[in-house]
Amino acid sequence: MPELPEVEAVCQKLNEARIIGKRIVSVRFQRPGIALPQVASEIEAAVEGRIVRRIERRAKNVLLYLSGGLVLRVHLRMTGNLIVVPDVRFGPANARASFEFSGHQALIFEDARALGRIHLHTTSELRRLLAPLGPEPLSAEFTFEWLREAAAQSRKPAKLFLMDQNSLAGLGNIYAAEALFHAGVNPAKPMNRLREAKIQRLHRSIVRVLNDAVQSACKAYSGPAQFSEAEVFSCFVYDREGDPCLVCRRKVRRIRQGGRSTYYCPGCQT
DNA sequence: AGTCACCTGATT
DNA sequence: AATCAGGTGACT
Repeated sequence: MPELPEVEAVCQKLNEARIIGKRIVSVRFQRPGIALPQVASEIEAAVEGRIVRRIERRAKNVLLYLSGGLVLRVHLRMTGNLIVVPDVRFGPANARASFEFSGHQALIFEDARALGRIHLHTTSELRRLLAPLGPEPLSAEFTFEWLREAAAQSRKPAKLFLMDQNSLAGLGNIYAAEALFHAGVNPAKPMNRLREAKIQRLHRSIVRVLNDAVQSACKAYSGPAQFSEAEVFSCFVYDREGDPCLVCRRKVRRIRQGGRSTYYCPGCQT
């Protein structure tokens, strides 16, 4: 379930798996199509023998920096995941690509729907590719002042603005809807018609929702679940069509925006 | 701005 | 059988 918080949790999990400094001895794309428009066999050949230097997230991309100035860019799309397994021969059924270290340990890209993508770039290509992305909402760059300026220049409906990776990077359908709910912003409202006070609330809601969700996602991913239900991120509007708003009891509505479902409370979001 | 295509699995 | 799904890119 990969929006920014889940991708962040995957990256943290990989960093805890201590694969930094290891050499990738063998690469296999069980599903070559996930490299398109690149050629899977060429990625296999180019990556073999390289060392994993660094793992980072940018927007919803997982970036694996390798020795020799190359970077694997993994996009999980809807159902992708990256895991480290002790033995590549016992990987999951959904394995779409495997990066094997010495001793059979491996980094596995698993993806039920196979919509995810893995590409290989030079660092300069990567810079060019990521350049259009908006700021990271959990970085110092994302200030109220920045959001006020960006909002003034966009007539997009608020929900579509939040989901546009080139406006702000990392929000998806769930957390965009949740942030709008907590800010009391109607998802259809054009950004440039929001009052300053709403932009202030929206800015704070985005940061709070994402921070909470990162916390939950990291806990959910880490080991046997010894966390309480209360710690798990729970949605106020997403996937709650027809149910009473947890604040005002009016029925949560579902509308369609940009081909996707948007959930919101008509009482709280004006 | 909207629609479709990419895939598979879960749900109605 | 039909519809839905947390994403994105390529169309119109």
